[in-house]
Amino acid sequence: MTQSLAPETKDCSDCPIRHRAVCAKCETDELALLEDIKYYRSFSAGQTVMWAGDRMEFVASVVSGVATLTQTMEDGRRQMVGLLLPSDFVGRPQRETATYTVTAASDVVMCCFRRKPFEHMIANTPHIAHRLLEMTLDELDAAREWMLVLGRKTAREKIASLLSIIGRRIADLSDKKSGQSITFDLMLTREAMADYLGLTLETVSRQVSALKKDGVIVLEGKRNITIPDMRRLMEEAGDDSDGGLLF
Amino acid sequence: MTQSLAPETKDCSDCPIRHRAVCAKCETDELALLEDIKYYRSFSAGQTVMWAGDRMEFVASVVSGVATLTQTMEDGRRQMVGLLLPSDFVGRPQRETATYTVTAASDVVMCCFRRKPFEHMIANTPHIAHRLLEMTLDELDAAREWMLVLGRKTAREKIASLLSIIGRRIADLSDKKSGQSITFDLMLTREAMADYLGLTLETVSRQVSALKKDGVIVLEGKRNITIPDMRRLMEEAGDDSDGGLLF
DNA sequence: CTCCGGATTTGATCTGTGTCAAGGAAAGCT
DNA sequence: AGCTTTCCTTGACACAGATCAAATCCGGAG
Repeated sequence: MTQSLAPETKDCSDCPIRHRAVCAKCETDELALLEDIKYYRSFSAGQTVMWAGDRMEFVASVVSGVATLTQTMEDGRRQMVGLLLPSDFVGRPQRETATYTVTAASDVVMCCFRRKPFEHMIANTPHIAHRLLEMTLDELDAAREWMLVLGRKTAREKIASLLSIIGRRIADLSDKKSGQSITFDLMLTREAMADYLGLTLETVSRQVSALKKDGVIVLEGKRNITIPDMRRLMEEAGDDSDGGLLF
Repeated sequence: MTQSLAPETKDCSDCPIRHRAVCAKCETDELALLEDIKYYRSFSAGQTVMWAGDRMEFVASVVSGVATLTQTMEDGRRQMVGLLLPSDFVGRPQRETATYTVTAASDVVMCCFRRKPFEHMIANTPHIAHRLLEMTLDELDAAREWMLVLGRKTAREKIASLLSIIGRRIADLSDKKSGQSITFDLMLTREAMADYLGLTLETVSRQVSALKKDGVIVLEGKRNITIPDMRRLMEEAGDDSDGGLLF
């Protein structure tokens, strides 16, 4: 998952999507092309980046902050269907209108690419298409993992799963070794967590308290979380503890 | 969604994956390449096509029948994460081992492609990569739609959603107009439906009976379902009734 | 420093779905 | 035809999580 995409690749070291996104193998001329069609936008916490049904003028890559993808039913029931951390990609090439509402959960900076030229670039640059395919397949796997969480896990397991997933992403980004304790600021309200997990905010609050009481997590204030033992958390989440060893 | 991929494209009219899959724009030499690396396999209902963790020797396309993708927790809780109907694609290029267990829900015929040469073909044939990207994005949307079902809908709405999704696929395949009543054989056991919906088989049974009593569906035997009014069913599913009209 | 409003916690109660249990119906086999 | 097996239905009851309600916490504005 953490590939050998040396972030220090010279040609595109300033490109915000270098980690996982389209310009993994940037060459100079492609970078120039990217530079031509890209621009940055900032959003403050709580702001809506794009409404479901809006005409989509750009696709983008998250540079910093956390954004969410949500779907809403007529009567207001909401389900988060994606959590976008730095380096994640937003938007679907070839599609005119947005399918989901994109919201900034914290202050967010995005690197936007005008959609039309971006589509053109995909069509003409095979390795970008491949990279995008790879990323989409990763997202599909994540969505499917989430289906198990939503369909079959208890409230406590759901919370543990969410914290474990975010914890691992953070640990990856900051090169933590497994075994070390991990501390991070959770940039989601209890309500956002509930929307992600298919729970109510009250249940989220109760289960977070329970995990804290049982020493699975340590809370400093409301949002700053320390995971003393990742293995323990993953057991609580109901994940295989044997880190992927298969017979 | 139903694209203008004339199924009668001469060059690949006998290719089982012509509808949505990689050879949408087959040219003669590519077809030859496909012919070289593909073969057919049949599976009988209930048979496991591939276990999670198995080495993946092929990717494939469903020719006929219904297959399922499932994930299982250590204690046996199961969640279906994909329902594969004819023309759907199975397997992830570039990945050595299968992530999910693939099971034949009914008798199934698959068109298999040896993985290595298939990967090679993707690398060398841009439009195949694009087609695969398109298909993967469709699957991602389907998975996200399913997250809303799993996270926020009631048991009754879940059943209605499943029937509506299958009904629409069937209607598409057989060129039914909307407004007509649709009849089809549901090729899933109550248990498989439960695994898909994050319910127990008893709850599925009860809610199917309830929908039948209320005239939303008509049952002939256990499996043969008629949907007299698709609009009504979609209301029951909690979907927007205005077929996607956005201001 | 104090006040205010959103975020969070906690409590009491209700309810939809799970669990356990017992039959029933259809399909295949001898 | 009778038996077995698998799938499905229905009932009674339990419980996890939702709902309703009320404090409490905390950061920012004044």
